[in-house]
Amino acid sequence: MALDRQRIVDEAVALLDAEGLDGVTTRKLAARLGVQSPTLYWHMPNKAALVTAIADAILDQEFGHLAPPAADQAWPEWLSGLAGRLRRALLAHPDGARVISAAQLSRTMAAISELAMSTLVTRGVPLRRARVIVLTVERFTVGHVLEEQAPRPDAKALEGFDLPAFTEKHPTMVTAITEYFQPGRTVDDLFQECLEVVVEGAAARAQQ
Amino acid sequence: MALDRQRIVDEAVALLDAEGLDGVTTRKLAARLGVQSPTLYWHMPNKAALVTAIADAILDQEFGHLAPPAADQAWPEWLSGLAGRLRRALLAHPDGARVISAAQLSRTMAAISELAMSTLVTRGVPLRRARVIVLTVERFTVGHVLEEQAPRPDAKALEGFDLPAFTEKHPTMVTAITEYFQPGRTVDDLFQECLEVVVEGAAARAQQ
DNA sequence: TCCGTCGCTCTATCAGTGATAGGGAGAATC
DNA sequence: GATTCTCCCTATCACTGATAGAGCGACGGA
Repeated sequence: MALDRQRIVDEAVALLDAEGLDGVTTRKLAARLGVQSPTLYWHMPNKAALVTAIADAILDQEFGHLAPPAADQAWPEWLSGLAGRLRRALLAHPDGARVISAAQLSRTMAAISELAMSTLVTRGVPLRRARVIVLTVERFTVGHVLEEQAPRPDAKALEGFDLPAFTEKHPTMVTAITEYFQPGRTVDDLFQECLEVVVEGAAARAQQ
Repeated sequence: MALDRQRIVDEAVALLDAEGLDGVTTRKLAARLGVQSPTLYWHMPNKAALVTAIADAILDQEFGHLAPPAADQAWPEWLSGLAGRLRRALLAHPDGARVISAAQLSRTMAAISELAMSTLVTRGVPLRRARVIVLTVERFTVGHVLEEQAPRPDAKALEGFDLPAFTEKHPTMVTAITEYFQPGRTVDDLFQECLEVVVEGAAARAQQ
């Protein structure tokens, strides 16, 4: 099969899924494609461009169909759904949030921003406000998923970690965390509650 | 001068300032310290631990003095100030946000979270809500600064970028950006406006 | 039909990276 | 005085992104 940009990106996403972002090296990717690594540089200027392409591929999987809200749907609700889809897109691959934040000029991300801002403007939100709101939601979402996907501290980082002492110094945090994850409650709920905070603020300040 | 952990971290921060996170390599750091690179591994388990130490150092510079709000200060205002200080801490060094998000188990970050959550609880916010609010503010702030510090796309990423076509496909975005940065308005204002969205939502949902 | 160009892949190689093994000098301890 | 412990060294490993430059086959023009 001929090697082209599309095949490279597809295989890069598969490699990302298998080994995470740090596992995506030009050599491993080339091996999967049955090719030597310098060959990739004929199709890609450098690795940063590859990462950006991966980012776009990841977003496209979730946002291939990108549409404004139905006429009867309020924009805060729609925007909340959009953020949820963004999160889902990032969580669908290991290090998805790192990939997005390392990407330079993702076309799909730009398309999402454009749609979101123009939708808000259509619904009567002033342009400046619309931009502030969309940026806030996007950056919160990426920041949140980045934390969700942060690797568990390795053994060496944990040596010298004293849980009882930590609990004593951070009683509120520890209590809050243990309280939060009761049976039936998931990380999705945490995101949703945080997102509601942002969107509520967005709705409240939409007209200023 | 004897080599100890403190000197290593101080020099690592200086190296970060000079060359950014990608410039912080064990060899360059060792050279600055007048030592060979394997020596560092006697003082540090691995590079991840070094990055975490850098993160703590960065935060400590801004949050050495960490205090609850004055009795007459409303918590949303105080929390907003805290987020502003967090942003300032991250912006004070190149790739500050990347450093923080790469850090595993930052002590100072934990201290900030603990203080913020307990402060909200003291002011009558239910524990669960307090955690949601603090996480939201923190993650938004890191996500925001991450974007602020993202490197300008390099020449190779820009080749093939067609500004007129981009403007045509993303009229709202382009208009909003150009409108936003009028004389006298800075990136600080953008952050502040975004932050107000988050904090407004936090205040609104504090009692639920 | 020959020939040159062009598209794509190759080998060889570079400088640099985090990390480990194991040696050795000097100080501290017994 | 012998031994242990601290701390730093040299040598080396496997691996990374990237470039130079050769080669091979297909395709277009003569």
